[in-house]
Amino acid sequence: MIGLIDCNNFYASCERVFNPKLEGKPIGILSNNDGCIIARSNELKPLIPMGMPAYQIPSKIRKQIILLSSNYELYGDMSQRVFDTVQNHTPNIELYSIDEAFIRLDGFADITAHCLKIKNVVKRDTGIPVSIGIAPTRTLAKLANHIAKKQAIYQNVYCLPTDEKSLKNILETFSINNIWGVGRHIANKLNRINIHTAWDLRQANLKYIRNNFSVTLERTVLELQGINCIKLDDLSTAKKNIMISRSFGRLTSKLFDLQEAIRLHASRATEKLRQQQSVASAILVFLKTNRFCDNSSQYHPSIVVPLSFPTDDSRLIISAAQKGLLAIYKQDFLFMKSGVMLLDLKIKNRYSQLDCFATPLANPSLHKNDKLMKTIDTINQKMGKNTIQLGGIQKSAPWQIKRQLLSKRYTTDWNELPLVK
DNA sequence: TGGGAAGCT
DNA sequence: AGCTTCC
Repeated sequence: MIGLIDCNNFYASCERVFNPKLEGKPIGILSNNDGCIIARSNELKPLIPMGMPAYQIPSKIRKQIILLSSNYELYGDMSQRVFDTVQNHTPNIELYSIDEAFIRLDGFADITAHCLKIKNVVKRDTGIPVSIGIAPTRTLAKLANHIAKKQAIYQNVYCLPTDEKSLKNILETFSINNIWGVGRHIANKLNRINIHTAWDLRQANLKYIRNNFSVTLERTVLELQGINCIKLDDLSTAKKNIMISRSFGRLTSKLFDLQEAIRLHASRATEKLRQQQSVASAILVFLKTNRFCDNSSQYHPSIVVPLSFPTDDSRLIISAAQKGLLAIYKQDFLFMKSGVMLLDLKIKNRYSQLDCFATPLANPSLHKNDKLMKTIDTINQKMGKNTIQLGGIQKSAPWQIKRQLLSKRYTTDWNELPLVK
């Protein structure tokens, strides 16, 4: 059996661990730039829909609720604590997202009892409430988790029945909108051919689904039937591309602002590249104007700049990015967002083995570059982001993201530890 | 008026 | 390259 463990209202719960006054209150977490609602406590859910832009919140409601900027340093660290704790009780764990993981539950006599114990230990040791859904496949475990969360009698741990009749009763009341892998568009299309519930979809004709939808949805149907066919990448599998992009806290048309932003994005992307021990063959640079502004002219350029050989050297990648920026920049637009994407990533060592034109016994200057990059990474890891930067000095710029409602980094910064009085 | 990644067509 | 999905 497979369990899906999911943290309840994760971001809101993290904030509550260190600020108990938030307990029982309607709280919401905002996206970057304090833009829109990306997480809600249970108390907020009836008041505000997911994804609502902050400026659209009626002022009457705004007064009764607490909004916070997203604090990813805190959430990332809490996530690690939660899943370290889980791992102590079920070693076989697949991390899926910042607040979810699948666990293998074979070999436990009473699976539900074991999961109740995990739930309690995680709450005791980290302060985070979790729900666990149990079923034969990942898709069904997600479904079971949904029930565990929604129906109070299960106390957040629910094991899906396996006998056909009970299963039918459950799936017949479960809307396809809540099935993992079925989004809004697919759900509408399915409704049109009279498939409304998880049971309907489970009975659907596989060939028909594959021909009229996709192999992905076909897999979902199989998983609903109890046949495992969705595998997850484990954490060690390298990404195929790496993107960094941010909206500006304030629109800008200045080349200098864009150069600084692109430099930081390219730096950060290349750090991630080195972390997964890959090299990039090309970099894409893009700009966007404000797409919500009807009366200003729109311009969404992008360009791919090939690198003369696959590399993970920040200096080469930053300068290629700047070259790309100059090629697409036009001064008479107000830009809203910029970003870079590293493309066609390859495993670093494999590349050097295959490169028959490389100087034998490694070019000493290449080796020196590696050491330089490693040194920069180590210092930045120890002393904090951007302690060493390449070719930039701006500490804070007007275009940087807005985070006016940020809580402290209680667990990752010596200067922001919680005080006990 | 978010950001990052993947797979399919 | 564009669309859809996930969180």
